[in-house]
Amino acid sequence: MSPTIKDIALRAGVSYATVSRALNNHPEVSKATREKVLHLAKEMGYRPNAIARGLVTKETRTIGLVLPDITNPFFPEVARGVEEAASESGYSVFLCNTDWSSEREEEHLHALMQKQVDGFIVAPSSDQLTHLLKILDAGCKAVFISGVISHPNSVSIIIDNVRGAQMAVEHLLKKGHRQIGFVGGVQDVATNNERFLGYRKALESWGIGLEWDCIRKGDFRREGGLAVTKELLRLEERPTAIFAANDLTALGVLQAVKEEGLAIPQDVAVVGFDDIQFASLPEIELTTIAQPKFQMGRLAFQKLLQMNKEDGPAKERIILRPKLVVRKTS
Amino acid sequence: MSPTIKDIALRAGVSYATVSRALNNHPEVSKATREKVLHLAKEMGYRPNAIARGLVTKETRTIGLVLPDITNPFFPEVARGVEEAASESGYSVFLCNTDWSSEREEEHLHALMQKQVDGFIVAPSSDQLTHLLKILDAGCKAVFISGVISHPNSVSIIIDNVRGAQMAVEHLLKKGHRQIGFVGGVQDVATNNERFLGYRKALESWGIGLEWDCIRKGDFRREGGLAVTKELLRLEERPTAIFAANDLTALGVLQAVKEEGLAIPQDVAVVGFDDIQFASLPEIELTTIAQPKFQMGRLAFQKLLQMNKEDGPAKERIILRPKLVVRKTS
DNA sequence: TTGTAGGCGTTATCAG
DNA sequence: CTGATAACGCCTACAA
Repeated sequence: MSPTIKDIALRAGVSYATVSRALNNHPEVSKATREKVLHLAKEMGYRPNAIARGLVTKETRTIGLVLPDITNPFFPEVARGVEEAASESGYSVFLCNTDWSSEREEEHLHALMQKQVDGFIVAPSSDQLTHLLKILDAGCKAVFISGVISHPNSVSIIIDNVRGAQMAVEHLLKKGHRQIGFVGGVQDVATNNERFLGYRKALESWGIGLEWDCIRKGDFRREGGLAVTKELLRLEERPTAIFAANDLTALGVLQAVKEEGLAIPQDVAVVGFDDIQFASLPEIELTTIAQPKFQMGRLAFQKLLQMNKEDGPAKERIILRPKLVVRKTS
Repeated sequence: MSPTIKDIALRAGVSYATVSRALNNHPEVSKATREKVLHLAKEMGYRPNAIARGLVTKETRTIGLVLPDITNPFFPEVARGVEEAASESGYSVFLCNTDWSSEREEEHLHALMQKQVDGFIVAPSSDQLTHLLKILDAGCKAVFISGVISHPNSVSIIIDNVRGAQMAVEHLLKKGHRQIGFVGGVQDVATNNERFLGYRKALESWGIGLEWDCIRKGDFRREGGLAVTKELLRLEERPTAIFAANDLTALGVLQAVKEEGLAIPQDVAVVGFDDIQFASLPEIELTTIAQPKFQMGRLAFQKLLQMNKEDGPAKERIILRPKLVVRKTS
């Protein structure tokens, strides 16, 4: 379809090598021929075949972004960040959804390896990390967003989930709440575990015992938050405040509270985690813990690139500071 | 890193060709050697190099998804659909954001062509279609989501925007509104133009003249809707209802109305377009026009695949039916 | 400054 | 059923 180097060489009356050199701006090529070649290339509509190039250079300028669910508003923002940074550097990014399944995660990783991506950015879908370690051992580079893996071929970019959750719950404690529920996300996911830990620590440091009745697991989606909260609210001693493992869940919580005819924040206060775009809607005004999603995406790509260039192990672990955003639900 | 066919051939004591055949399940290869090869391949951890394969087969099992902004909740759902369908068929998808810029769209298309994608799914960022036609003429296959292009190498999947907008506005008319404002999206985008056309038609068919003062353009985002609506509401004869070109814009409209101290829907009714996930939140309950986003994504991929297989031109144009979802803002 | 030739890892076309 | 061998389009020593 598009002409090849061979075609150009023929028309220009020079060798393959010369054309290739001219095209790649090598210094050892005379002005005259370079211009002739470049001109001809444009005229003939030459488009280098990145596949062929990749085969020889072993660099595809392609990375894989694998995350649980692009439909969760947290992820589009980080995706945006990595995509933007990537395309600025001439990289393209494969998008893969795992639907929180570690099997699908592994399948995607596998497929991407075959496609010879230059690296991975992954938001782990579970605590099942063996397959991730395997690809790192195989020499692949990766940066992990939320989810720590210690391996010289990887860097982790995480928000301090424990600290964030602690801030959230302490905020509620300071408001006078003593009966605070926890509506979690998908089980066995680091994000969820850490946020639970923060919740726990906050309560403990205030000398308040855990009430297991008040602790439930959802699915990181609205539906889960809704269903689980209904149960919580029908307890004998219902919580006066709820900390949700993420904003989507918190939206479900809000809905449940309203559907039970209770007022927010008077009857029950709620705080979420993530600060997704919609948390700030005047109709919602969700109190939450913010993390710099877009920047995390950009940073992730930069780190990946950096690992590939100077292949000394980059700083292994970057911990971002969470920020409490107080709005109207608490 | 990973062994190659050559390596396996050496260890198995057979030729490249035989190994390749065994690996690809060709019939002409004896049970014995097939098993030997397969076993060895597994043992040695063989991973086919898709890049090399692509070079010879001219099929990368890779497609490009280029859309304006993954951060707009309309798009993650369609992205999800295409990604899911794609991975079921062993395809990977490149994600590209154009930020509504036709130049960036062109750049991305260019880059993806070099990467030899098997096809494109694009949600056009403007009415600037020449570069799209160019790639089609160059032999690329593409399916367009919202945005019609007539070309044998493409199929368009669109919702009937005109009809949808008409439904929205007629709904408002039936509710008794006569002063209906339009808050648009990015200019020169088919989606926006068509929705405006529907607005116009509805009014005309009810014998109501257009008031240009009531017609404003936004940016398909909340911010735009907010700013523009503030102006609208300060008009001498402010509209009693507003049709927004998409839901994100509608959210901005809602906010503006509230900030001006007016009640919804009593003082001003509003209806949007898209039915994004958040339109159904109890706090929002936005009346809107729904489109089957996820299914559009899946369908888009299926059509693309189909065009590639049987390369007779597929049905060129698929028009989906919009659906009015009445909630509490009208 | 330019040309020759070999190789990147696969698949595919021939003969045997 | 199996083996050479030639592509695919590009890059890069090495030699001239």
